[in-house]
Amino acid sequence: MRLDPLLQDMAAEAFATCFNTRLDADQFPVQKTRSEFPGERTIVCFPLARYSKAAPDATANTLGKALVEADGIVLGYNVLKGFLNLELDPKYWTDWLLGEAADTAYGSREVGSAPHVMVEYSSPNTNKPLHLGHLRNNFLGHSVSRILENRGHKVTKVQIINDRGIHICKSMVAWKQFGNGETPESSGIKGDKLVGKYYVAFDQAYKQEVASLMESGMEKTEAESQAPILMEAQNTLLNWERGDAETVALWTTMNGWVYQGFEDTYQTMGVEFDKLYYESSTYITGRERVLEGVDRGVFFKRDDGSVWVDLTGDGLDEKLLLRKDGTTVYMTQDIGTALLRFEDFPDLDRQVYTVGNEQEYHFKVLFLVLAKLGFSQAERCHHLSYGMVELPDGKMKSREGTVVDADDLMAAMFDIAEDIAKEAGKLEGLEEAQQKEIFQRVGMSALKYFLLKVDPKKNMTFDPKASIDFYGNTGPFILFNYVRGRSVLRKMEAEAIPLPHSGLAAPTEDEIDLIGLLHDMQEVIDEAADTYNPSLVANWCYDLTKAYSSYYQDHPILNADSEEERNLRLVLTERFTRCLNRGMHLLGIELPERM
RNA sequence: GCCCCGGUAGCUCAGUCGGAUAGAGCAGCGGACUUCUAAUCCGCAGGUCGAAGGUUCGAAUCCUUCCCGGGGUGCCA
Repeated sequence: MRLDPLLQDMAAEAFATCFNTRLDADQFPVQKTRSEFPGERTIVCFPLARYSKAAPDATANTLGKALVEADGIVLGYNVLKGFLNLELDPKYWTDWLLGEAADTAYGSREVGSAPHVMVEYSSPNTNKPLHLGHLRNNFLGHSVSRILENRGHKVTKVQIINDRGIHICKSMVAWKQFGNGETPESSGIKGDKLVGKYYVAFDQAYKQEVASLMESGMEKTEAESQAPILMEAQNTLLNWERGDAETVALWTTMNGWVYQGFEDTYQTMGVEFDKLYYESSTYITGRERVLEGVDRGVFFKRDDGSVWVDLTGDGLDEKLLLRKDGTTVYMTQDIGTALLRFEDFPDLDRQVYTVGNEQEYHFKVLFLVLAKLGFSQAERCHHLSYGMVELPDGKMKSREGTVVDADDLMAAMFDIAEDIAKEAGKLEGLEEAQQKEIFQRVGMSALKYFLLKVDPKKNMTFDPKASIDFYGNTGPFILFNYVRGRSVLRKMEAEAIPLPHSGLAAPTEDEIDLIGLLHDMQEVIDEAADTYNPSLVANWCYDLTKAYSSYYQDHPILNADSEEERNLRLVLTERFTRCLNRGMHLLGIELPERM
């Protein structure tokens, strides 16, 4: 039994004996004791006073005495006002270290012991390279996937590729007009960057055409719709929808360039997908299912032919599902995609969508629609909503060239890691490939931790000038202390010292703090799974690391004064590195052995 | 207009299912490397928790109103 429920049970028992009143165990508020008082757990006795019919501090004293006499894990107590601080038997902590914490599976559950969940993330448009906002999305989605998997869920990671529509046609038209057959191979430009370049080229040409049309006397709105290059793009879209061979061929080619470019970026980011869905195929399913829904009376058709869903009974509005010309909207496509996924994976219990918070309304509607179509999974579906990554002076704007490119940023992080490592000079003697691997892990840890430590729902600020730090509350700080711990354990093995299984010294106050943090891991990662919130894991990793760092600084481990102390410190170090490894893995961060 | 989210130290963020004197990092100042990795540690300084009311033994946390910022709001995605 975990500590807090155990103490609650003991308290309920003792309270019944002392005051002749039996309360439920969860009526005893247990919290961590503030560090300035002796003890590890505190029972807040103010709310108990009305049942004990005694003052809070008197109640606390009576209860504390009874808990000590109960001959359990409580050795002593102290009372301040209504706060009953319990001083636990140090043996409780060493037993825990050698018990639950010794299990290498501590903190995880068997995969498949919880239902199958699908997590969608990334899902970028195919007209622009990935930027900082996508990094937050990908890291979040990937981390949540791992957190759910750790919780025992079977997890399928997917993304929807928005490969259809006017945006890719614009790039196609511009490439045909200005590209001279340029390819990623011929130019050495990454595929997504190349297509993005023509998307920009389209926009520039379009603006010029609009301007010259207006100079020759045309109204602005007319010029904007009559510009030849835009009409060409619209024509391309029509050709694509008709299945015109040449258009489809170019579309396939250019989308292929983009995907290859994205794939390279995903590889660097360390994220992956189990299955891809393509909007170009799911929107048709969506239209079919919406029309079926009309037949079943779930949706209704207006006189003009448009199809709607009535959500006024759910406190929302009426929402358009098909335009009057029969074409699909975003919602139609998402309905189709969702239904396809439930068909592809009949055991799927829910879907989690990692999408920015500007689409909260959209997902509220989507889940209601799925419920109306008879999918009971809908009530467990979750929109993993996250805030924007903003620059100090506001949003990233592609027109103003303030977009922070994902590839550039990652490369910059690797460079910084390399500079710092070379200055420290601790990697000399390692092969170049090994060094490079370390630079990448350290740089990536800085970036991932920076983006994941903030509560997903909050907007966050990224200052390109201040850059991302490698000191203080950062990924590299956590890695550094992991490396220090591992270094000790390597030396332990080199000296043929076995990892102790008994004979631990009684832990001191700072050691109990450290054990307490290790003990917290279970609750933290459970809550992170329940709330789809990696920032809880990130902050726990930091708290744990900070405690270890401070401890490491002034406690010799292998050269401890006594064998019992050395045993305890070695076990602590082993548990620290292993638990930290689990936490960081859940964030998608890989730990180096040296740095 | 209505709905959702945020507002905590100069800056970036924790803490928010009510509990003790609100915590970290960065930036500033002062210390600590003959030792298992100093990308570290220790100390100092820094706060009307957006504002005002209310509930409570107790409010950054719950309720009401207001202010500021962001987002959304039937044929963009």
